[in-house]
Amino acid sequence: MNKSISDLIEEFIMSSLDDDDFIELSRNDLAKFFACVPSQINYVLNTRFTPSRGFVIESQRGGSGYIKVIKMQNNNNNYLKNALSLTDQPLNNMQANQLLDELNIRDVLTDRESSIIKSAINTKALNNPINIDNTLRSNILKQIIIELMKREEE
Amino acid sequence: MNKSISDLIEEFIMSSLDDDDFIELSRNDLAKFFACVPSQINYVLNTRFTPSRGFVIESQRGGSGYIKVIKMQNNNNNYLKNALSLTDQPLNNMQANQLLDELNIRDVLTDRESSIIKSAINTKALNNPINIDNTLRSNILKQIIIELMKREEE
DNA sequence: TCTTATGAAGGTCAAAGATAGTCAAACATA
DNA sequence: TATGTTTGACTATCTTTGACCTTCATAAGA
Repeated sequence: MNKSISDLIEEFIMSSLDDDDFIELSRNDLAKFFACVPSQINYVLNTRFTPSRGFVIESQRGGSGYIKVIKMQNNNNNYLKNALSLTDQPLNNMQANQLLDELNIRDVLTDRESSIIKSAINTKALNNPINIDNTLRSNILKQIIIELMKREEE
Repeated sequence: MNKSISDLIEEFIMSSLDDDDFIELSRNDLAKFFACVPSQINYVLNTRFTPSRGFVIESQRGGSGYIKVIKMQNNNNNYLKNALSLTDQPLNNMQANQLLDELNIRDVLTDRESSIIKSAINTKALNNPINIDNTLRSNILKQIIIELMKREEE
């Protein structure tokens, strides 16, 4: 598969996070390193290092500014709670998939379960007027998560 | 017999799949190779590489986009085949639940999986104008069943 | 010491570019 | 004529780029 620059930047940041819970980076330096414009770094952060994937971004502007990418440390049963709160907002397909990947990685969902749910909330399945699409996706996810929480209680 | 361009494209993709379970291709490149318009690739995929023939298509648009043609691993399961054909019609909540119970009884779905899917296609989740509701439910179910057929049985 | 100016970050947003998807009309063939 | 194929205009989605905006540390000046 042909990787885009954004994919490469994502991989770079991801692997920097292998050993640590956070990294600090300089937007300009990273952009220089990948020979792209600085705002592309923001694009990658906004599309790939999202709350639904378990990341938080902190940053500071001005002299000695920085960007900090932080991996959230949830203890196990908070993953569902966190996911539930994310369904209060409309989620696009990518965000929803990220959320499900995260639940899978955290062993809240099996591979099969996360794939099943991804199929259910895919753009292809929810073939509706665009403006209600993302809301519908969140609705469906919310019901699923509530069901999962119910089952965990037992 | 005189082969059409579509037949040739079909053969090309088919033989690429001889050794692998999936291939990734670029619509534009393939169209250039066969000197046809890009949308003819879609025509071939839609008419020849369908779920009922044992294939799934995944794709991504935009920069470094792709089309992935995947051979299903589990498309001979009669319960899944039957379920798939039922999704050609709109299904109300009760009909869908029956279908899922049946798949559960036949060990195609675990308890948890069938509960998850029931939550996803519940009236509460699909909070839409009633007339499109049942169609939406079938659509979602169809995508899920295709996903199940795609995957190796566990 | 306090205030202000300056330069060095990072942020936002919309346009342009790169793919793929849809659909219906035109065409071809059985 | 009915069915399957080819074409292209229009649409949708994801990525890349750049102009313009905001914030902050610190050096310069009062």
